[in-house]
Amino acid sequence: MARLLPPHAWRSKGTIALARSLLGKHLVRRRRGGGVEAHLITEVEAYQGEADLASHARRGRTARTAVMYGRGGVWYVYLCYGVHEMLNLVVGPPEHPAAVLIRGLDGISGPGRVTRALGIGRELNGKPAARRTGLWLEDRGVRVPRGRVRASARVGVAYAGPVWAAKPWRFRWEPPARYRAGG
DNA sequence: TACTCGATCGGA
DNA sequence: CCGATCGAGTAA
Repeated sequence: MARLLPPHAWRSKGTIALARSLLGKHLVRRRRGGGVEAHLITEVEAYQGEADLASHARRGRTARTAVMYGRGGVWYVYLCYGVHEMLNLVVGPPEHPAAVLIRGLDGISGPGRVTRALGIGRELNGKPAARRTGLWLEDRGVRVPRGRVRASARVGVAYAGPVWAAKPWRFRWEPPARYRAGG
């Protein structure tokens, strides 16, 4: 039983809760040719507000960050280090720039590897998480107990200064064998 | 227009 | 540890 999670499911307030709730959901990709594959989300990071000095929104609204100021439920994809595409889900109400970086899937560790493995690029930037865009989210009934989620500091954000770099907004979850591919 | 610096990764 | 590789953001 797979329940589609439409864009409006990501428009409530509470960036951290929304980020945590992405763990255990499935990121579903339709490939050219029509094949569909679903990947269990195992690691995310939350970025919230202009005050968060680790967030791209720290410099306010710009051409790149405009998508973060829109409604939740759309993809924010950008190029990092001139090499890797990073996939984020914009969350929250309009005018509140918040996003959740998809850092890891079952069997795929690292945000650059996630996009490479699924064939995701900036053409998806600003597009909604919906079937018609070829990249969407589903709840397939996987339960993630709070106690099984490890929170730690976000990766690669030393530039944000000690206070913001230390925020425990990276969330990891090790899926039990029964939920894993082939398990 | 001229810089600087990345929400990373793979190979020395 | 280091280089790749390029666009956003800033200063001028």
